[in-house]
Amino acid sequence: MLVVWSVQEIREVLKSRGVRPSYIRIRVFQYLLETDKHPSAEEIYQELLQDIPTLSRASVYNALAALVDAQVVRVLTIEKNELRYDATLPEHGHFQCEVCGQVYDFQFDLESLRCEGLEGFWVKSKDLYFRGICPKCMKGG
Amino acid sequence: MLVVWSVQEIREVLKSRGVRPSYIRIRVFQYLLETDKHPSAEEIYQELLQDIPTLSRASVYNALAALVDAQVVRVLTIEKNELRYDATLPEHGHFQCEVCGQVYDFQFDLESLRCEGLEGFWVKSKDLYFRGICPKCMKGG
DNA sequence: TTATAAAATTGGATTTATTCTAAAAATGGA
DNA sequence: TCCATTTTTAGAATAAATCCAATTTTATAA
Repeated sequence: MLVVWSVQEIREVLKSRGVRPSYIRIRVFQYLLETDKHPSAEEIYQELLQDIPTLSRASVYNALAALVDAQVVRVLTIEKNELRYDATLPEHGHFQCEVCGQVYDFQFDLESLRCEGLEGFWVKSKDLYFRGICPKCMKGG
Repeated sequence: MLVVWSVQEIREVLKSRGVRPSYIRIRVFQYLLETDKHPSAEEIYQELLQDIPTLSRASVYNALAALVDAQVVRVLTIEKNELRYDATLPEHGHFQCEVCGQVYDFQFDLESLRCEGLEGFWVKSKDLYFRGICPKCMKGG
């Protein structure tokens, strides 16, 4: 499911989007591409810190802001108290388990959704957040 | 569009949901029912403070938690940095304008939405968040 | 390769939404 | 009214995110 990207490919994508491919940005983007965990900034920081001992939280926040700005990473506001990040490109919905907190992807057909009351609105992005209990936690952990 | 509720009706609804109808809870619920602003806790606090000079922020948070628990108020995670609250009952989507920040309701038919990848998941709630620019701001404020 | 200007990173302080805590006040039942 | 329970209060504590000035890195040109 998850596609592995080479550093060179990542550099090219960032450059083509007008983002300078700094080391930190590459590592943050790479980590997001290789995980399906929809991590928070803190989780990304803790993960990369093991490899980059001088890393600071501000750098992670800066890198994420640049990636979101370049529209290669999407911000998820599914959590009450912190933001999560997702580099998966095709549009998809997110389900969060209220027991374990994990966020899962699911597919949906946006075209099939009929809406009323948005006449005259410019809709730039659509997020679908479901919540409930995942199969793992239904079986008791 | 917005239905006006009497204090007595609000008391009955809360009691029927197992929430003791304290003064603060009634006032918070009433305010949410009478506005279409999807306010944050701080906005509710500032609004009610004009009428209840001894009000504290913690009381607003406590009341909101009780109302959400009783499922008469819904939490919106549409904003990056703060939670917003909505007492409108029938299921609907939310659109936030990235210019003025206002949150608008819109109708949609959830039944028509085809999803894949949620087999075995217990879906308890569905939130649809759209973002973009509202007609007012498109015309230049 | 070296010099230079611009951009990115760093660490710590700051801000802000939310939660926690312990005391005071209010509530509902006997 | 009295008592036990719940709610409210004010301020302290927490935690995510931002800001800031100094340092380091990067990209480009000499």
